Amino acid sequence: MRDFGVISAQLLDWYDRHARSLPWRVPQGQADPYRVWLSEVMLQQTTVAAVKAYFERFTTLWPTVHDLAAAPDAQVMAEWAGLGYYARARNLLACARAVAAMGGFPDTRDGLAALPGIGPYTSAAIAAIAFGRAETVVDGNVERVVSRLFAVETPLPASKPELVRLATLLTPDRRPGDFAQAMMDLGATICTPRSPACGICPIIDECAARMQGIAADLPRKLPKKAKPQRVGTVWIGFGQDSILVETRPEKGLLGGTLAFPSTGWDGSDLPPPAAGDWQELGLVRHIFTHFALDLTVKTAQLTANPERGTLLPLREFSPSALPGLMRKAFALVRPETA
DNA sequence: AACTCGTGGTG
DNA sequence: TCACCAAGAGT
Repeated sequence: MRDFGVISAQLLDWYDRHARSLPWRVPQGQADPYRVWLSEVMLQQTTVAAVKAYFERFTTLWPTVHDLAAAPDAQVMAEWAGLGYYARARNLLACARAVAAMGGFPDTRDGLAALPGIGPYTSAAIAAIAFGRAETVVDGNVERVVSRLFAVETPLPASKPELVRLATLLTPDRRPGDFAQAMMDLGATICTPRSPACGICPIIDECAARMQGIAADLPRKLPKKAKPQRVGTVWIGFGQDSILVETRPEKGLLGGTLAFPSTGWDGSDLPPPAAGDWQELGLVRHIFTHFALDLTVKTAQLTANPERGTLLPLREFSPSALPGLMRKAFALVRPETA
C-alpha cells in the first residue's frame, strides 16, 4: 500500500517553498470566502494570466459580496466582457444576491454547491481554502497529477470516478486548502500536459507513470469531435452620434452580453436590422469551443429607425463592454480602438 | 451522458 | 498553422 501521508506531506513541503504569489492567495485560515469564490469562478476553464486583471477590477469595484449583489446586471456583464463563458457572470450575480440575502457564504461543501455557478470543483475549493474543510478538490490539474501518480490508463472521462477516489485518499485532514492549491500548482508548473518537468518534481519517487516511462502519455483521453465551420453576418450600424447595439438573449451563446445585431450562425438568412447602404468590411474568424465561425462584418450609416436593437450614444459606448468576437468585428470599423 | 458554453496561450 | 487546453457548470 502506498503511504498517502508521505506524498501529501512532501507536496505541502514543496508548496511552502515554491508557492506562487497570486492576488487571491493568502495563508490557510485567513482567506476571505468572497475573494476565494470570485477567483475560483473566474478561474473556471480560464488561465491565471487572463484572470488577474479582472479579479483586481472586480474587487476594487465591489470589495464585498454585498457590494457585488447591489450592482446593476449590465455593469457586471460589461466588466466580465472578454473573459468568456458568460453564464458565469450571470450566475455570479445570482449567487452574490443569494449569499447577501443569507447574510454570508455557507461554510460547507453541500451548502456551497446549492448556489448558482458553484459545482463539484468550486464547492470543494471554497470549503477547503476558505473554511479549512477536508474536501477533495479535483480539477484538470489534479486529474493529470493523480492519473500519473497512480498510472491510471483508463481514458477520461470514464476514469474520473477512480481519479476522484484516489485524490480523496491523498487529501490530508490538515491544511486541505493548501494541499489543493499545491496539487493544482504542481499540475500547472511541473506536471504539465506536455513535456512534464519530472526532473524537478517533488514526488518523482512516488510516481508510477514515471517509473513506467508513460508520464507524458497520461491522462489518456477519448478523441474529440471535429469542429463544424459556421458562417454568419454582423451589422454595425451608425445613427447620428450613435451606434446600433442589442443585448443578446440570456440563454445560449454570448448570453446576456452587449452585441451588434447579427444573423444566427447556422447559415440561415436574416435581413439587416435597419435600412442603410450596407458595405462589407471584411471577415472575422473566431474559434469557439465547439465550432469555428467566419463572420462577415457589414457597416452603414442608418437611413431609418432600426427594426432591431437600440441606438446607443457613442459617448456611452465602449468596445471593452463587448465580448471578444464583437470586439474583433468592431475593430474592422475602427481599427484604432483595437 | 453528451452537449453547450469563450478566449488566449502554447508547442 | 492548428490542435490542444486552462483552477467546470448547467442541462
